[in-house]
Amino acid sequence: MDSINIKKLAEALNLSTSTISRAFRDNSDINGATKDRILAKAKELNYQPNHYASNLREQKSKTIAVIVPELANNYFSQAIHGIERIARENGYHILIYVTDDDYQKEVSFIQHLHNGRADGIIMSVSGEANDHNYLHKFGSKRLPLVFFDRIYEDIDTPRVITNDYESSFLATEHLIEQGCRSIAYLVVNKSLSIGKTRMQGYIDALAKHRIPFEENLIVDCSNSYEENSMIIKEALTQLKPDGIFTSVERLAFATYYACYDLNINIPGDLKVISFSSLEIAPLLNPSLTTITQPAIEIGEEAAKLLFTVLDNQAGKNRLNEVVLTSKMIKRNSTNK
Amino acid sequence: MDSINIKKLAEALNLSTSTISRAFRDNSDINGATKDRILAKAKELNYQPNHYASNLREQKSKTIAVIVPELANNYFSQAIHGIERIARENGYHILIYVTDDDYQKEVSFIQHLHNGRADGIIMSVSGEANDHNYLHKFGSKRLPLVFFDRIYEDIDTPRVITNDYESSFLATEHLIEQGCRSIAYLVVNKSLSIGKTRMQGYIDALAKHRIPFEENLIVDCSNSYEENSMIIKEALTQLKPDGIFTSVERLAFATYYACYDLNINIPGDLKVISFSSLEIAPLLNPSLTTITQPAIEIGEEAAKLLFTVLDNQAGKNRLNEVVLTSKMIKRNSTNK
DNA sequence: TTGTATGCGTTATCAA
DNA sequence: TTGATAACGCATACAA
Repeated sequence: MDSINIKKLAEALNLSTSTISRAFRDNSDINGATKDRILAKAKELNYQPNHYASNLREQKSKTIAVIVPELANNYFSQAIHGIERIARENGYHILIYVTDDDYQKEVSFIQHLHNGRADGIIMSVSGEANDHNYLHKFGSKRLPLVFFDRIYEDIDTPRVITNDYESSFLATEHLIEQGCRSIAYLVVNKSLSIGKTRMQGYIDALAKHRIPFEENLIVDCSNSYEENSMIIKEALTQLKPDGIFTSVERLAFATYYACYDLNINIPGDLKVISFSSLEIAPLLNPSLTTITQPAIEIGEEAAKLLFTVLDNQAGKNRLNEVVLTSKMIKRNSTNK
Repeated sequence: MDSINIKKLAEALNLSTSTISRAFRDNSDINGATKDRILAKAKELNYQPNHYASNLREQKSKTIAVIVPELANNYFSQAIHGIERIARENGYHILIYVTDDDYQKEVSFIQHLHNGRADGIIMSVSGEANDHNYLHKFGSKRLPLVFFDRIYEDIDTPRVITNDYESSFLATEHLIEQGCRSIAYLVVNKSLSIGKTRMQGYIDALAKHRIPFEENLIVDCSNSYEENSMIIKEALTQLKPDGIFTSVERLAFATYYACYDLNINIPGDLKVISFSSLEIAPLLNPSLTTITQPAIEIGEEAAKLLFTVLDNQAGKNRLNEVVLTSKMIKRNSTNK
């Protein structure tokens, strides 16, 4: 236990605790010399104001919680990196929670966070989009919340998203231009808003080019690697698509593995494009054409958005939605 | 701010705050019926004990801090995932700090953490291994600390490492067996313990096979992508090695990019092996031979180690070092 | 500019 | 089994 506290420091300096306290707050009136003396002694004795006592007193924690579905994913790692940077610049710390796409964990995390541990939450929601009324039940006491990327549409809270519809449209169109006529769309959870938006871009691009939409080309995948491998292999052999558009990175990987196994040549037999923030997409075999979201920037914007809410509890005129632009980078996996 | 507190709950139930408190602690004597009544009402009113008040009172935070050099790295993402899992199982939360391999940030994080914010620290040290006596100055008040992977050898604290010496030896030997005679070793920071250990395995493997060690085949890289690209290209053109062993994942990527640019064929002209936890190493062009560390397990073990220290402040008989085994997975980048 | 006194929300001690 | 009370370390209103 850190046994040095404000009282001991006060005794050591023959000052009152209030004066010591003032030396550590920026706003208070205090003699410059005394302040220097205090800070010097504090450094010598290795004193720092106890975080929990301050928080209890001030009713805020200078901490924000970040909830993500997974960590071993370039997109979320980068986003967290962006959040961390902005948070640190603002003197905030970040708590990390991983739901593993488990809805129950998400609910549990959010509930526990309402005990003062965090001042705000930045979240990308779990893949299992069931009933999320649990967010409503906090009412006005709900912690400031910012969604990024994967959101619940019916929850009114600031959000950072990307132009998914346009991106999907362009991605699908790109496949069509490269000669694909039977394009499968791989998705993890159709009902999740992000899945729906992305799917709509796909559907509309097909329509524009007068390619009939076929329900069974929408391939619903899971969170299990083994299951996906099976599902994709079956789709490849049964449906024999000539193009695949995957809504998340790991489905592209699974597709690659499946093609290796089935001896399907990419891009000769099958062209592949995917949403992905993988920095080494150019190193894949073949290099992967991607829709790349500005992951770090998304994290940064989400953090900034949260801070504007925190700074302005009145909640007036707040910006409610930031839309960033993804970039399509054409590589060999969609070569003619 | 959450306006429901223990006092209000007590009033609502016509009980004292102590009784309420007891309902939330496992050990205390309390009538089963009252406890149920309290918990029910608490749920109804959405009451949770305030975390900061509890912490202040109990002098612990149920929080551990994790300090890593980078996040956008499969190894650290996976390790954090492991830590998070164990922490959560133990009712702990984790704070994340990223040093970006900046020594100053590392020092600053550690210092600030000694204000009660965390009960313990799990850290993989920054690449800039300068003076780290700063860890000594806390003396007996130093927070429980566990190193993983990248450690300071002169700091006496529990650690989780992998059998780096053996792995490097085997990796080098593998290159030799595949016909390499001029093997470059790419390292980020020679002086860092992990760099030295890994380098020694390389050196000894060369010696065993009577291949003269050449100082200039040790290529010291930096943390900047651009710099590394230059350094590696120069090494490839000047030294013309027929094998490259990289001590960290991103140097392997940089090598791939350099070879693409310079039209060097892997594995024809140059064989490449790397420490890496990249799950999609099989998808690279060519698939990358790796020494794969059990990243998630390392994180889990580090967390467990920290908890044994936390549970046993006496510090007796504590296990001080856990050594896990990496696995070499041969792929096409080292094919004959 | 500095000091005194109080309370933030909780839990442990002690008494009932 | 329950209640009253003090204390955790700090920051603020108010007094000096």
